[in-house]
Amino acid sequence: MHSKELLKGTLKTILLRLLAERGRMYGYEITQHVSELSGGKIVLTEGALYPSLHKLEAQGLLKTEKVKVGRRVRKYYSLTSEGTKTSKARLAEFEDFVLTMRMILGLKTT
Amino acid sequence: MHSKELLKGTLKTILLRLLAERGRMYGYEITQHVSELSGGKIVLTEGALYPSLHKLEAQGLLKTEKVKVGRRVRKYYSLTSEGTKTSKARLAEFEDFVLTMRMILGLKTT
DNA sequence: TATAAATACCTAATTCTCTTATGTATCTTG
DNA sequence: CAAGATACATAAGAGAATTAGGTATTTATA
Repeated sequence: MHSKELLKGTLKTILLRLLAERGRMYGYEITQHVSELSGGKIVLTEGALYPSLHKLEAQGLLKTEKVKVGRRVRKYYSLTSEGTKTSKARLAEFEDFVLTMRMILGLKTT
Repeated sequence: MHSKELLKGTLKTILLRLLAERGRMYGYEITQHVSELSGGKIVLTEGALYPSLHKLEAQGLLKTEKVKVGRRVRKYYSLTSEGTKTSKARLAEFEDFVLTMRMILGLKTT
């Protein structure tokens, strides 16, 4: 088991960045993709994921598109132009955060 | 302003690591030191710091020592042997967390 | 072919961590 | 001597995640 504590606050950064890279994704797809990329280390829970997606949409950072697949409806999310900006900003913040943490923890910056 | 969101969950890692490096420290000293090391980017609030220190102590990871300075009493914190173990584990977790995040965010691992 | 597992969405109650707001008291400096 | 720094502490509230629950369709399997 790895620190789930450290993951707190990273969700929006992850969502914005994934959508920046992959164009459009739907909720379930995101959970699967993150699980694969992290080798099962990060498993997004739906109780965190969906409210977070909804919030980003409400903030105008994401837009949605419903696609019928058989009788089921998938909800695809993609970045708005504002979302693209925020995605970049969040990524930069993450980099800065890591550098600052390494400084405090006394680790090499390399 | 930088993402305070990302800092969530990092406090205990910071505390354990600082004490591992510096032997013993008291609360106020920790806030000052973190502020300096981070160039003011991370400012620990007392409302987070003290409860966290108390909790780590209650968990047996820290031990305390009261030192009179003039008429005031400083409370120095240092690691127990259990705390030393946990400190190392937390540091490793942080490194792992960063690697995993870089993977998900599609960043170079270098 | 029934049923379990996977796909796909969602929300509510609770928990955890931190922020904000106070409170107390001593020491130093202008 | 007052303001700011030093030094501790807790309580109320906010914010983000976990846990737990719900609905429904599709696919795999026993």
